[in-house]
Amino acid sequence: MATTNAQLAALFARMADVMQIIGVDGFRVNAYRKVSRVLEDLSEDIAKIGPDMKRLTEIDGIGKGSAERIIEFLKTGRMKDHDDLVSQIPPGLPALLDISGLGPKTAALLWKEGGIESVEQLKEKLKDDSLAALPGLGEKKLESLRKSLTFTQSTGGRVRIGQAMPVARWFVEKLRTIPGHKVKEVAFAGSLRRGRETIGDIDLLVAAPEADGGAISDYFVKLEPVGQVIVKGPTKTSVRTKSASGDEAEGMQVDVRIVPLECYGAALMYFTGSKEHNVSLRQRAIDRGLKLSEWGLFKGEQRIAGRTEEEVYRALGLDFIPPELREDRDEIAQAERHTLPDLLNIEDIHAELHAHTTASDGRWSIRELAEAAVARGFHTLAVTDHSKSQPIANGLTVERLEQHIKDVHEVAASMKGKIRILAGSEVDILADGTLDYPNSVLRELDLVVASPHAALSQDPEKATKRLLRAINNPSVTIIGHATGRLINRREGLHPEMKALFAAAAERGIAFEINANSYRLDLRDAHARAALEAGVKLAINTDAHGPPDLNELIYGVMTARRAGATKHNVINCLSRDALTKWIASTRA
DNA sequence: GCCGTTTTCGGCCCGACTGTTTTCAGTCG
Ligand SMILES: Nc1nc2c(ncn2[C@H]2C[C@H](O)[C@@H](COP(=O)(O)OP(=O)(O)OP(=O)(O)O)O2)c(=O)[nH]1
Ligand SMILES: [Mg+2]
Ligand SMILES: [Mg+2]
Ligand SMILES: [Zn+2]
Repeated sequence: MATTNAQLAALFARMADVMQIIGVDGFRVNAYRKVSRVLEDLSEDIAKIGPDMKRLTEIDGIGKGSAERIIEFLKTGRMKDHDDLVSQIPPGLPALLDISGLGPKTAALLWKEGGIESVEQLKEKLKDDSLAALPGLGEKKLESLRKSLTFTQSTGGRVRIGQAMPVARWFVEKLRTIPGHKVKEVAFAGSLRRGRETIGDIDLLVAAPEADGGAISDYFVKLEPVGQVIVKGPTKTSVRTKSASGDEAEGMQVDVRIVPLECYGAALMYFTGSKEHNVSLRQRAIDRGLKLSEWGLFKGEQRIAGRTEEEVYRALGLDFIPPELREDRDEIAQAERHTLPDLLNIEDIHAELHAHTTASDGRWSIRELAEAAVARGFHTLAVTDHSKSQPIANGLTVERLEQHIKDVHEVAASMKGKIRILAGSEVDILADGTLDYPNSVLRELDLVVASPHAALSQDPEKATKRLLRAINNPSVTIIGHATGRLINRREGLHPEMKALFAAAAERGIAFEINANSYRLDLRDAHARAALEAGVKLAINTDAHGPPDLNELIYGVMTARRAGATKHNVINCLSRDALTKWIASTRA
């Protein structure tokens, strides 16, 4: 079940597509796209906001017109302007826009001049060169469309950041060590650097002498994982990776930009984005009689900044803006007023408060887990295996839990001085909001992380009640992966987050950002709303085995996207402060 | 269509690569 926000976002996006094909003014199209984007990013359920013109138009990018359309949809379940627009073109036509290199102009041409109304019909017509007769279409263009079509089916959407990051790191390493060329810097940029939960493509930036650009592109497209070359030039090359069978990250696009070191900062800003952040910065430059591009910040012909990002931001009268905040929300105004939050760093994390062992479905012993936490430099580890209603996860019965607590204490005693180990539990929040152990048992635990695992397609009202009940359980200290979503796999619950955060703030308990890249739950927008409500965050890896602690970075990036400082995150507390804080949650 | 510490009307980012273009349009980042 898609949320109202998602449905509305899809309607506005579709209207934008149709308008582009029929040739509506691009700025209007952009306005529709922006509405679609803000609806998608909104942390609050638009249905909950309701048909409230004032509140809707307070949302940046939504004006009177869009608000009216949203209200119409909320009231009637339909949107006339959308239906009218869509009826103007064949239903199969917008799908042509998913073909790489085929935009609105070509779609309109193929339809009006070529009689093509769907991807299927396009494929059929591409079997010979008859379309080359159309104005602006030649044989090379047809050939490139044929090539695009071969991967348009196989590559759908966005991949988890945890899938994209290792691929990006591999390419970065390869480019850093090109034999015989003077590569000065290599970095990943784009949504990956901004820490988004899903990644559309991998964007890589290389700093090297201008003369080396061509050779670096040559080298790049010959790398083993590179399949199709989409475009290739001396400063910009795009490829698609081979479809390694069974690999989820198959067929990813990788974009490389190559610029001289003098432009590296400006290019990194450009390539990190977001697009909307870039546009705002460029507009700001114009307002100051300057010009900003990936080649630098210019006053007339003269480059006045470009070597580093700091330099460019400073020349624009701004503090450095961390990549995770570059989404054109309010970060530019904050950078101007010097009020950007001092975001936490991964080094600020000193505790893991949600991890599993072989006692339930983990793949390592208590001791192995503890040693890994020590290696991370943590002062505290909470062992939190599953509770009894999770038989698939080998959840612990009360009897097994009693023994497990003893086992944890034993390891804890033997590792005293190296790390403090808490005997906790990840207690299932049952469908009705009760917890999977009685309170008498919960009280014996050092830490209770309560999280939902089943009944994840409950309707929003039920989900809200369920989680509220868990929040108000006096034994609970952290609500873990609150929605239970799995990225690209399962939507999870859609509770009214605002109500949950208000209750959690009242109780003084924390909401987890589960750092596992399948979960990232709370997601960035929810974590931001939690902070606004005054709720503390926990960042936990939910580690089940050795590699899992490495996903911590994704949780940290998500928290940074929410604007979190180390004072907002309980894993950043000192050992003693954490002890006190946990005690304060258990009245 | 949206928006306003110079504006309620008139702007709305800027550049690389490709193909069919004899001077630039389309698409994409
Ligand atoms: N100035 C400007 N920069 C753009 C534009 N489109 C993209 N960029 C910049 C900002 C983007 O973050 C960066 C990389 O483009 P991508 O299409 O890969 O977007 P991004 O990585 O942000 O998201 P993704 O996860 O790949 O969909 O290039 C644009 O129209 N104008
Ligand atoms: Mg990208
Ligand atoms: Mg890209
Ligand atoms: Zn867990």
